[in-house]
Amino acid sequence: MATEDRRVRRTKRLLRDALVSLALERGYSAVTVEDVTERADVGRATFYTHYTDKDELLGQIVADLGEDLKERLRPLVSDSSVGFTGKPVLEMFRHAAEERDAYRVVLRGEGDGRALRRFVDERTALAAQIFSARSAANGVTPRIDMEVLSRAWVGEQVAVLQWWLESDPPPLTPEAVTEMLLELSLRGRYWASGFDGSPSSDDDTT
Amino acid sequence: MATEDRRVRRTKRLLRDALVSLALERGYSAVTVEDVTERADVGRATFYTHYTDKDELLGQIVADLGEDLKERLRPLVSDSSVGFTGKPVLEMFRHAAEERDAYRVVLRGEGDGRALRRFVDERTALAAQIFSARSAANGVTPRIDMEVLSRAWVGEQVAVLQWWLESDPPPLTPEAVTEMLLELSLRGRYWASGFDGSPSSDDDTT
DNA sequence: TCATTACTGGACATACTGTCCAGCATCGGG
DNA sequence: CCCGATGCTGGACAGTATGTCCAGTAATGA
Repeated sequence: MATEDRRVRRTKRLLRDALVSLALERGYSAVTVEDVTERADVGRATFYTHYTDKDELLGQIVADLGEDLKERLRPLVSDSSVGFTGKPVLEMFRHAAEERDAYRVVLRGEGDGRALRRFVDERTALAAQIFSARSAANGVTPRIDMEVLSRAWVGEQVAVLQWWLESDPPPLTPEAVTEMLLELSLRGRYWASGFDGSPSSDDDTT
Repeated sequence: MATEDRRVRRTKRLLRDALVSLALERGYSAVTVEDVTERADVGRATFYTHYTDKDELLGQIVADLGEDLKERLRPLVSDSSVGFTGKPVLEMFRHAAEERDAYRVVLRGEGDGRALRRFVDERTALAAQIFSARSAANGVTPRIDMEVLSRAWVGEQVAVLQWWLESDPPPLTPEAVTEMLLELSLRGRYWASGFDGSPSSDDDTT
């Protein structure tokens, strides 16, 4: 499946790494194709035999990241259909830690946010799927619009992931962040803030 | 304070509107300075007497949006220091509805996400400030890292706002989304999913 | 009214893009 | 190990965008 020719694999890998490191240094839009090929130490013409665009290369990067993550998540997803385990989230944080630079490029929204949007949409689809399965399995009806629920949950994860990836040194272990995130999202901000009971009604929205 | 000369005000307004509409149509990076000046019906040279860059213009747009929002929020923030009212969030959604196109450009992450990052950081700073004030006022200690708490809360808002702004027709009133968001974040996903009690311990993260 | 300031079109050098090609190097199947 | 296939190369190309400059014209507001 993966490209046969050793030369191709090598070239693609070099181009990827070059784009990622340059985008982190100067910002994606300030990076030219020539910059990339120069750092990768390949001819400029070579770039165009593999990709039509800087954008296509970035697209490949997210695609691969998504593919990779999906693979890791596959065995965990079925478990999640019943209880609220944090396993998929934990796995995402671990994956991000391993592919830190690529994740940072994507999560910063380089490429006018297209890559990030794609990543988020994939997470959202998965979350929605899990939530639906869980509602069905447990015979409960969500009190809140499913779309809002999934978007919010993924938004939370991604926001914290962004912060986590940009903090140096890493402030928390993957296990620790995941746990916070899960507790927070399950029990709510009221609980997380240190209160004991449930929010009283005059605290509600107006 | 705002620029004196009528011509300047007019030109800047035209350039802004042109950039926003073009960015929505073609994507920010595909828009050239000449496209902008053409749509705005101003000479290309004029652009450079006001801005050095496309990026500077986009920067101005977020800056103004942030300024505007801050202004509207000022009277509400003090109220929020005690209870968990959703007023600031509601106001943000209203503001976004009024400035829909500009918000869409920013929230899509055009400009390699710089504008969005700026917007998010401003929201996060405000959230952190409110949370701290509230903890102090109520004499409670947060159970979760303040940084995680703020990032997550803002991430939630922004993710839902993005979805809300791109949905056509608008699926919910500002009041309705705000309420969902607030309930969800206060009481947690467990509650939102339709369960009654609190999450049991075997549902916890591993 | 009039001094100031903004807008204008056109021209400029510079830089990046994407395409093409002909020659050389490397590959992997037989 | 050979050799046909494929990838890599530098160099050249036209096309387009950038940012700067200028000298002439028009609008502004005091």
